[in-house]
Amino acid sequence: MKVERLSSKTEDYLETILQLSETPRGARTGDIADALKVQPSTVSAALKSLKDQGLLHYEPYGAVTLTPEARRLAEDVAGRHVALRRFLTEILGIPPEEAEVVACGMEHETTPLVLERMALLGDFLKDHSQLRTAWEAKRATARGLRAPGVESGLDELPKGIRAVVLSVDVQGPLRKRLVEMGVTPGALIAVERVAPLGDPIAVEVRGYRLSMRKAEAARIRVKWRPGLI
Amino acid sequence: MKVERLSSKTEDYLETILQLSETPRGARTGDIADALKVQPSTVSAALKSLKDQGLLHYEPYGAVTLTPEARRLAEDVAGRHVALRRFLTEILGIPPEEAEVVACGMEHETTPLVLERMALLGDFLKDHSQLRTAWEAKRATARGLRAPGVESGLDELPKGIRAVVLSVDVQGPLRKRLVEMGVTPGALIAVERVAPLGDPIAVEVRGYRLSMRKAEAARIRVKWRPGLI
DNA sequence: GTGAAATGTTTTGGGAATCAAACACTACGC
DNA sequence: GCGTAGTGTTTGATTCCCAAAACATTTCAC
Repeated sequence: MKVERLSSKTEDYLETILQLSETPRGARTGDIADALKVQPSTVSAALKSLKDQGLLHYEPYGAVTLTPEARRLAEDVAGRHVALRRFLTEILGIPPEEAEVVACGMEHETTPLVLERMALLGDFLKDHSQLRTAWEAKRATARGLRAPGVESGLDELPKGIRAVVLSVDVQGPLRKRLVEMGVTPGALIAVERVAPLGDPIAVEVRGYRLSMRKAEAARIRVKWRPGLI
Repeated sequence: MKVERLSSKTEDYLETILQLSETPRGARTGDIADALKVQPSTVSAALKSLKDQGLLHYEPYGAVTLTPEARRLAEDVAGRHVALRRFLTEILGIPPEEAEVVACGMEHETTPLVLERMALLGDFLKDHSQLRTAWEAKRATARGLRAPGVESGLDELPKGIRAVVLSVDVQGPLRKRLVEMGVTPGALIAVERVAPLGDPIAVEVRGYRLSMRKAEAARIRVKWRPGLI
């Protein structure tokens, strides 16, 4: 009936219940509480709410069983979880415990396309074993090298991504024009269009649009920001 | 002072405020509300709470500015966001709009190691351009192929991952032994140990442990489940 | 300057998730 | 059978997030 998106907590409950109902003990309140690290009283309230939403059959002090619809949803969540953890451990080489908690958080935020591509990348690396070995070697040797917060020249900024100007290492008449247009450290900037041959590029800054050569753009250092223009 | 982890909502507010304070308009209540898709009244309340936590300077009807500490935190969130979006678009080939919203959700659930490995994988593919081309080709041709919810033979199940038995296509005395030990459709199963040469493997099911040949394990279909044993 | 339009805030109320503590039920040993 | 230990539920309160509507302030056109 209702197609409303489940809250991430609801997804967690369904996933846990599915998991536990496959054990000999079945899904018991206390076990659910342990698994989700909450108090039994919280689980009790949650079960009542889930029952009201038609997601499970349950009477106080009785057994918990998912409805077919809820089971389908729970299988889906579990599938996302497994696919993510697999990617994190097998491709990125994240230790199992860390991968488990990250997958647990991300499983509510991902999309089918992302999961599909992750699986595809896994297959791809599997098909190119010499490559895979090289990747595993690289991953093993590089430790704590880079932190996020990308900085680059303006010429490397992808189209439509916002960035903040860090510095402008340009001289002569162009510098004057840039400053007049507001291209100064701290200004928000984006690349709007790149000519077919990659040069010149159209840039938007403070509501103005201006055009510059790629070589000039390379002298402008920027730091990438979230948000498209 | 306080080292408490920020809630994901708090992180969202800080990130948005940082972003907006780099525009000529500055960070205004209404703009924050638009960006986060909430009502202005909600933003008003949130700003008061953030001010109480010492994360920003703000007087009613006045301008919002982050404290240096909050700015650092916001930069960090923004960096995670950028790194994730970059991975999603450049490596996985996710369209920008979808990558943006997925990154927005995942940025609160990731860890430094995961981000580092994603960046490293980007570098790696950049260094192997023929490979990268092959990957992009594969990604372009495979559309909507696989959904999550991994099924495989028991022999392909990684050590320590739980799975549910789907079917047992084994005949003869081994079948009898498997059924007696509880290896039947629906049972929860896991691989406990793999001998040095990959054969035989030790399996745990319903609290029992048993050993079988890899070839036999291949006839047992399983569906992967979240959770380590 | 002044008043209407735009913008921002407060008040009020509600839903979701949580916990602690008091209370109810079940199951098992004897 | 019966009582107690273990398990599950209810109650009452808190915190967070959100919205609608009433109210306040600022801004800008004239």
